[in-house]
Amino acid sequence: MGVTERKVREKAALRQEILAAARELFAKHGYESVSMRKIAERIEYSPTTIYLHFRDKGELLNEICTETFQLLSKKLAKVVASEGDPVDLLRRGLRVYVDFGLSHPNHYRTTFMTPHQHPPHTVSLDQKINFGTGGQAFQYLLDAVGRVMATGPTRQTDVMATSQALWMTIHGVTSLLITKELEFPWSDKNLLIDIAIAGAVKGLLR
Amino acid sequence: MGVTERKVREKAALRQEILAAARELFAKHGYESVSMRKIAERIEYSPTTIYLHFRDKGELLNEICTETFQLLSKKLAKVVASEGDPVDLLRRGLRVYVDFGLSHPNHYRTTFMTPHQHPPHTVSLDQKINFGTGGQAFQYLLDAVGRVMATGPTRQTDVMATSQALWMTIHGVTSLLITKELEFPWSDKNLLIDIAIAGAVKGLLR
DNA sequence: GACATCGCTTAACGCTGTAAAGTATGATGA
DNA sequence: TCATCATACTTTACAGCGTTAAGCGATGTC
Repeated sequence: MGVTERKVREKAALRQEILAAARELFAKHGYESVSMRKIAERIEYSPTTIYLHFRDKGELLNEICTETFQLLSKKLAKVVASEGDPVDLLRRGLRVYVDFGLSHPNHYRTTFMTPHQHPPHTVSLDQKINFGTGGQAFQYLLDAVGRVMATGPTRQTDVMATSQALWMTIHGVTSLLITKELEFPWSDKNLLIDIAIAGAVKGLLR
Repeated sequence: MGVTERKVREKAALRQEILAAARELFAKHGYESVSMRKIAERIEYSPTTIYLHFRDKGELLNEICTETFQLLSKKLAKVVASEGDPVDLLRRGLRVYVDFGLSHPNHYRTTFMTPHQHPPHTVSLDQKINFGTGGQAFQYLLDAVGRVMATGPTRQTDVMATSQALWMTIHGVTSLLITKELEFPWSDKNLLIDIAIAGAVKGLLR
């Protein structure tokens, strides 16, 4: 009886179709500018059909953000796997993070710049242990900082706090460039990113 | 004929009443959760009356943000006027900025964390010369960094770029603590702020 | 052939920001 | 003093939003 299997497949296919439409629209126009009705129109279904596959608009977003940040994790994994001294590796990882955010501004904004009051509908262990959506990426940061501290003397010895502070720093770079890209007369972006990263890493060392 | 003057006064009074209501509601519930109807209800006027005093919801917000950041400027002015070596002054100024953001999260969010596509309805000279709403505050940063560079050798000599990078850093601290206050298992906040600021300033010096 | 289930749609609710039209009040010019 | 006009405000309305409830046709089961 392959019928039920076919149906399962078709249902999954529509789910993917919805995700694809939402992904594209969110990325292009930003989360708030995209309505459920517009997503529905794009896939040529009625708006309510989406609710048969996703609890609400937020869940749709969450799914996409998770996807996107698995992509970030992959990029960071590459850096971690590559050669170089720990400090240099850390710097390169931070740079990858910033570049990633700048090339996925809408995803970045929705994941890290808007308060998800009840994010994946379970606030849960998973959230707190894995540090939410960007959790895997943060793990890489923890590792990188740990390795730097193991190599030579640093000003701080608290790996967790230092990693968090570093995250804050690069988040600032990323988010401010995203929101104020056009409104503020920035110096050369690459220079700014370099100064911020170099400064933060330098500040970490003794 | 004091009549027209009385009318002008009354009109200005209502304008202030609207601003007061909006200020309070925005600060308490956040910009997006506050509707024009709710503001109107609070002041016991019809919603459309607000439009006789402000072009739209965004202008209302803008007015309030400007106010708020004049308050920040005052606080920074105090720091600048106080005694201490330039590096310490810079650190203290940055700290004031972060604390200010954390104690006005909704204002901070709307000014620096949401894209104002057409902010005060004139994109204008003023915007570009004064760096927008937080412009005066940024001037203090420029001055502080300039003074540090004048005192001793620094890694960078570009005052503008360095100041911008510093701004990004403390913006990261502020904004991430605002959006992810509850969602992420932060280390001690004060420690984090200190690490980030100390690191950034240290990284600035040679 | 009756019944249930599934996948989807239509219609609706209560909310939003905002524009157009209407109304009352009070000053002004003849 | 009376008509006119401006001002300040309200009522009504529109188009859009996220979301829910009810309905409907096709398919699978007994």
